[in-house]
Amino acid sequence: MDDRTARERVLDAAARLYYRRGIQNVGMVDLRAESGVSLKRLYRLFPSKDSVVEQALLRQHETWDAWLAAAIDAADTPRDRLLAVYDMLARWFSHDDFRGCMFINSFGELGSVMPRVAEIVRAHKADFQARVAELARAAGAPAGLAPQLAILAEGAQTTAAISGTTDAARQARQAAEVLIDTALPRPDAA
Amino acid sequence: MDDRTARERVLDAAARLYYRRGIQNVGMVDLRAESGVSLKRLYRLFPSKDSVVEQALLRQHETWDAWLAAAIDAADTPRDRLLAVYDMLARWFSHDDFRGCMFINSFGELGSVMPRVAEIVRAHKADFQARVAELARAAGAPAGLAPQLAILAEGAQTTAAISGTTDAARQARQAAEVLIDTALPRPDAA
DNA sequence: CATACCGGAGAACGAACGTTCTCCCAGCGA
DNA sequence: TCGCTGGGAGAACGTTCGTTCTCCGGTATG
Repeated sequence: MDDRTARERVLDAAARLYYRRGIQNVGMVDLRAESGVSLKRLYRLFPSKDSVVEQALLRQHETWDAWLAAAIDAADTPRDRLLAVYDMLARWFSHDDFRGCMFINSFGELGSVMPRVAEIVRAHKADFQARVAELARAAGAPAGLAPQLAILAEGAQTTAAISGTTDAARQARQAAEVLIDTALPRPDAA
Repeated sequence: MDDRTARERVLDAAARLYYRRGIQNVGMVDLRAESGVSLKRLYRLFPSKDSVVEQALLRQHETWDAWLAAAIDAADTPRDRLLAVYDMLARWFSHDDFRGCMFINSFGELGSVMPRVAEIVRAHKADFQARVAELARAAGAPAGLAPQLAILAEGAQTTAAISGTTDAARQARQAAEVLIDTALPRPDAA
């Protein structure tokens, strides 16, 4: 019924369910139902639930990073590439099933009890910060700007998740414009 | 051994343990051990674990709000009162047991499965935003500034939690200064 | 057509946990 | 001293869940 490999089906189902309900509220039986992969096969593919959690987070990182890269690539100027981050957030927040950042959620739920989860989340956020820093560098901004822009993006994600509105993306973008244009005055500003 | 009421001891223990390990990783037996209140008494004080979770979050909200109010009150000018938020974050982040915002963590863990938790977290964040909005209004800032400053504070909390460093407080404060001084130019600026 | 094997469904097992129950002791009044 | 009451410790109970095991049907091969 599905030409993805069983492994892919399991990891997609895991990412979807873990994101929707929280990791500890999804059992292996739920995973079986959502993926269509039998328990026996599931345990031949992964040694334990912890392993599924780990691989699902790693796969989600790839997916998210690809979204981000695509959004950035679609913009032309260095300034627009920085702002493209917030436009991507705006589109993401408007999805019906948006429930915040899976990595932030997983960190809060399991970061203190599953060191591997904490490690993966840290790496994910470090990657994001590195990407923003690269964009800022390409725009010629001083080093202090990138962490500020990353903080705005993080704050927008949690604010949007909790409030249930998409406003935070627009607000973060407007703040980012001010920070960018202060750090890096545009020659053509009116 | 302790003149707090049993109820207070339970809620303090609950807030401490839930924050440290995540709500679902703390059992009623752990709560008993940490609070010194017997299981029987515990169940006479609270009808269920869900009730303990709810009351502990509400109590934590009071505590956090009092911290914030104290930090704000210690500053003199409207501008410094806005920035006092980030100074409080800096002090908080440097605590050994800092592990992010309990409300954000709880929302990620249980927000989709315990509506009461989602509701309390939303109310907590709405209170924070209202506080910031009040400070911004007192400073004479346009309405758009307050949400931006709140987003910076949220982002600083998750960034500090995940990275394990305190840098985010300083970075958020610097960004806030730029936003404030752009929205509200100081007459006495050099 | 017979047989060996692969994989699925889901029962079984053990641990963890929320909640309740039993047993026991300390204190107190007659 | 004797019984009564209240409360603590922690055993007991039922459920959930991670993980493994059993049974069974389908398929390929001779």
